[in-house]
Amino acid sequence: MSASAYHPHDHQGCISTALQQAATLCTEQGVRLTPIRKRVLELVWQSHKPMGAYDLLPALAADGFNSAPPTVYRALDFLLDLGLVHRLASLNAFIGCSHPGHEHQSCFLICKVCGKAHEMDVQPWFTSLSDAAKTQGFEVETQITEVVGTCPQCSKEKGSPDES
Amino acid sequence: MSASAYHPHDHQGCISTALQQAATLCTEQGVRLTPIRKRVLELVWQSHKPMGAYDLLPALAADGFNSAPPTVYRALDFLLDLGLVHRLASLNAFIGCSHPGHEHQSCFLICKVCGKAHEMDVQPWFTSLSDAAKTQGFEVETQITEVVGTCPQCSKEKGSPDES
DNA sequence: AGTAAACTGTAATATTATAACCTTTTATGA
DNA sequence: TCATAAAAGGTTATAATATTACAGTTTACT
Repeated sequence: MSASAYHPHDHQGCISTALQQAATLCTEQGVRLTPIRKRVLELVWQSHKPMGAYDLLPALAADGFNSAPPTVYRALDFLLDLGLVHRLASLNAFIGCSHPGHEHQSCFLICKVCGKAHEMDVQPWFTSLSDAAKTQGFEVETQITEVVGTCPQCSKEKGSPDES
Repeated sequence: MSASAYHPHDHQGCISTALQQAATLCTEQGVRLTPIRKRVLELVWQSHKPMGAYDLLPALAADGFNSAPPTVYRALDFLLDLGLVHRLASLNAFIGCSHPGHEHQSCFLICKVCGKAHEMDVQPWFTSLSDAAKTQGFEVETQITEVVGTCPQCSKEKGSPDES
């Protein structure tokens, strides 16, 4: 069970877990989770809102790391390759993957009010969509699904009785 | 029945149809399909590959139109609002909508080999995905689905016996 | 014709991402 | 242990995509 972005939870715990999973995965794969990469992963995880690459630069600079676009893009590319983060194409932004370590297609629910994004597991949908594409002769490799709407929290606040 | 991007067809006909549908739609909506907007729509339609905004500028310039980014982005925004074109977030590119005039969520099959994109109707899929999101309390407004893979044509060519 | 709204022109700039080249660090084996 | 190749990081510049701001023009409507 992963924590939902919509409800209060020990997010520090999420981050620790993510970092540990990342370390394990890197060891398995024989690749290096260098300080920059680790810090970028941590920064991405710290926010429930997808982070732009350039949002990460000041934080890296504050930590005394080099802070230029290639630095953060290299780290992000590394993390993307390992499936530790996802890139949201509609936002040009990045977010931690909540269940790394196994192949999956991601689907994100993006709240247009608060900006938070929540990863939803929709493997069956993807399978059926792939099947539909295949009947047209199209071989699916990867799928991008990003859904924009209003998250439960923001729906409540918007529709609450104390407004008007 | 719309023509498939994958098979030879009278694409001039597609373009004419699209322009006529656009004209009708604009009349209905009481908005203006100005020469620039019309030309941008035509240019977008001329390619089965999604076109970047900056790809359109030279063609506009050649036609004697003003050619600066805001010109083409304004036209594209207008066409997007009316649903006459779609924007592919994963490519930062635009493509003509093959069935404008009614609300729909788009799903594009994007061939990584030839770059062509084909709009697929997947309304039932979207409905069930929306329902799934709703069970988590998330109200869906719009959905973006972009699928990357290999189109029928390119699959054939790749797998053809004369290679090797 | 007068007027407001819509549209377009233009210059500047913001945002996102990559290229190219060089230096440093790390892993590996002679 | 030291040579060396591969990987990672530093640095500068620039490419690619998109928007802001403001001025001028055209259009629609009285």
